[in-house]
Formats: sequence, C-alpha cells, structure tokens
Amino acid sequence: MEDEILTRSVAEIIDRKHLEQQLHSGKKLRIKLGIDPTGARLHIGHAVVLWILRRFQDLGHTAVLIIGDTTASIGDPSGKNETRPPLTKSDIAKNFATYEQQALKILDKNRLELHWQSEWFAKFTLQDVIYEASQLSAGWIMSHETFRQRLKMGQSLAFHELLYPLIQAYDSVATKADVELGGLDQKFNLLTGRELMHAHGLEPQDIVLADYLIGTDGQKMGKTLGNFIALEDEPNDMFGKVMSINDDLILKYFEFATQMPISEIKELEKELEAGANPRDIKKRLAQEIVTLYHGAKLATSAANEWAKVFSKKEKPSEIRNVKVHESSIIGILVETNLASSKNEAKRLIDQKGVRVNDEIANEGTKVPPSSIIQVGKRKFIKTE
RNA sequence: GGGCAGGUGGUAGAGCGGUCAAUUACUCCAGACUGUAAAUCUGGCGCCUUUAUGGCUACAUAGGUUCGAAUCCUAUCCUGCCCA
Repeated sequence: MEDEILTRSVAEIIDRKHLEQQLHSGKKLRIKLGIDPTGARLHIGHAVVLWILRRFQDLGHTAVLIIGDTTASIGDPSGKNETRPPLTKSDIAKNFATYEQQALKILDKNRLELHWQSEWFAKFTLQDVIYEASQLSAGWIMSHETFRQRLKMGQSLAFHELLYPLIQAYDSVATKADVELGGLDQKFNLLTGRELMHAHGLEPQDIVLADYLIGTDGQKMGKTLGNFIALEDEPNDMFGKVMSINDDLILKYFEFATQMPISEIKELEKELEAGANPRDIKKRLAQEIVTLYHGAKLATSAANEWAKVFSKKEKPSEIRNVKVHESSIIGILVETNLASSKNEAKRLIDQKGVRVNDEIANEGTKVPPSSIIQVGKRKFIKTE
C-alpha cells in the first residue's frame, strides 16, 4: 500500500525523499486537495486524484478538501487559453453539493476535513493581499508556462488571473498542509504553495501530481471533449463506455481507474502479451470499474446486458418507454430527442440509421403503438 | 490618451460586394467492416416546409450605403500589438 501511494497513477512527487520520511515518521499528515467548484459531473479522470487521496486516508492521514469559492471568481488559468467567466455564489453551492455526493463514493468521510476558501479570504483586506503578493516575485508568477504562452500567442490574459496561484498557495498556509495533491496541470499552483509556505516560515508541503487518464477516444479526458466516463453514468452505459476504449489503454485504465492490486494487473499484462483477446480483458476492466461505483451486482448485470445487446445483437432487456404524441416517424424522433431537428431526423432516416421494429425505416414508415424505435447502434426507445 | 490589427458555425481557420448557409481540418452523427475497440472507407453535419433554380435565421452589437453585404461606411462593445 505504501509503495503504491507513491507510484500508482502518480506522475511526479516533490520532494520525494522528504515525503517518504514523513510517511515513515508515523505522523498523521494533512493531505490537501483543492476543488474547483465549476462543473457538475465528475468523471473517472477526476477520480484518479480522489483515489490517491483515499489511499492516504486508508493509511490514517487526514484529507483536507478546500472548496475554491474564492478562486472560482477567477477561474483556474492553468492550461486554459482564455479568461474564464466567474461563477455566482449559488452556482458554487449547487456545484459543490453535487461534487460532494459524488466524491463521497470514493473518499472516507471519517477522515475528511472540509474548508471553504472564504473562511479565511472573507476577512482579507487589501493590505493583506498586498502583503501576500509581496512574498512572491513577479518573475516567479510569470515563469508559469500558461501565462507565458498566452502572452506569446497574443491571447487575452487579465491581471486578476495572475493572482490565482497566490490564492491557492495561501490555502496551504491557512491549512498547514503537509502534502498537496493535484493533476499534472496543477504543478505550478502547488509549487507556489511551497514558495509561500516557505515565506511564512512553514515547512513547505510535499506535492503529489497525478498523471492524466486518457479519455475513451485517446485524448485527455475532459468534460468539453465529451469522451468521459462519469461517476454517475448508469451501469450499462458505463460498461459500454469502458468497452469502447482503445485497446492500448486497457492496462492504464486498470491502474488509474480501478483498485485492482498492481501485481494482478501485471498478470493481465502477461495474458495480453500471450495473445488473450483484448475484449475479454476489457470486460474485466469494465466490470471492475462499474463495481466501484455501482456495486458488484449491478456490474454483473451490466456485463450480461452488454453481451446480450452487442455480442448477440439482441435488444436490451429494458427499453425506455416514451409517451409520444406525434404519429409520423420524423415527428417521433424529434419529440423523443433522438434527433435534434426534423432535418436531423430526415438525415438519419436517409442514412438507414433508423429502425422501427427491426425494419429499416423510410420517411413514410408507420409507427404502430408499442413500437421499438432504434437509432444508430445504441439508442432504443419503446413508444407508448 | 494616440496609432495599428482583429472579432466568422462545437473548435481551429478560409472568405473580403452577388455564384455564401459560408472552402478546409478536427470534433460530432449515420452506414460498411469489426470485438459497440482502433484504423480504414462512404454519406451527412443551421432551422422550416408544399424538397423547390423554396422560405427563414445566422459571420461581435446597433444603425447606414447598395438592386444586393460576412464582405463597404458609422457608432458601440470586446481582444491583441506598438507608443505615452
């Protein structure tokens, strides 16, 4: 366990030696993770860092979650090429509520400490801001790759964005973090935490940077890219999405997205090298992942369902029933959101992408009550 | 404050008075092939209809010029660069 915590899904550790000593010292460490209360749905890419945090918890350390209600009014500039619109207070509260619900599927709430940035920043005066800013050099801030890039490329960069690393860094001072976790793109922000802690006479936090989990299409997993597996995806859906990842990613997903011991993953690697059908290994992967978020029982039924629909090409056992008012096939497709417009519906029909009761539909196809309508390979509904 | 260059569809990025609902690439959708993988190939990708050499809405916003504007003019907002 202690070995895995420094290697599994981890891209970089600063300062490794120091952290190892800390872990061996028997001290109860405070592990900080900042949360950006923006999007609502977590995906298994976000989960990577949460699982790392969970492993620390399992060793008896305390997870310190910081909700970035102050930084939300800036928007993390890391890796972004434009200024982000700020969020309102109620957005933040709402977003956090959904975040918490999802994150608790992974974290242990008994070893959890929760803070809002406003706990300390609400009291900040301009003098305080100036003082904190004086502890960092402009050269340091401008050494941030993202800032340099944006200036070089002639993209917008607003002054307040330069404060982002400082604000996040102060969280580490306020909470006296021993370790801070983050994604690889957070490196600069977390390093700034070390700088600022040093300036305040505190022992600088160690940093554990999680590696990226690649999305289902091989690109970085991201909400905007639409290639993510959400923690709240339905079991069947989640299973299907895992099955659709590229073969090359299978082992990486085992490491990053499941809790299977590394030794077992090594076994699977050998099986693959020996010529096992990647599909079968992937089924195990899907089963593992679905089990984490939905339990073993639902995972098994998702596996059966998948085999039924896609291997044997039968229909799913449960098809969503939808009340329809339209009578034409085009009208129904639009009404049920299977197509976004009538033109879209026509296109789908022209391209033989629509079936009504297993028959390829044309524009004049009649839809009797209780018909099964299929669009593409995976979308089914039953009319009422 | 002054000068210059820009703001185009989900993204990047062409177009610079009619032939523009707008080249192209990526994303995306459907089909073929498959292991619901990847790769590849084919078709499509603003909305509506009586499917038409059709209508409507769109190229930052608001006006204007013109038979006709994404393209020209004016104002406004926004961005970058240079000067102070």
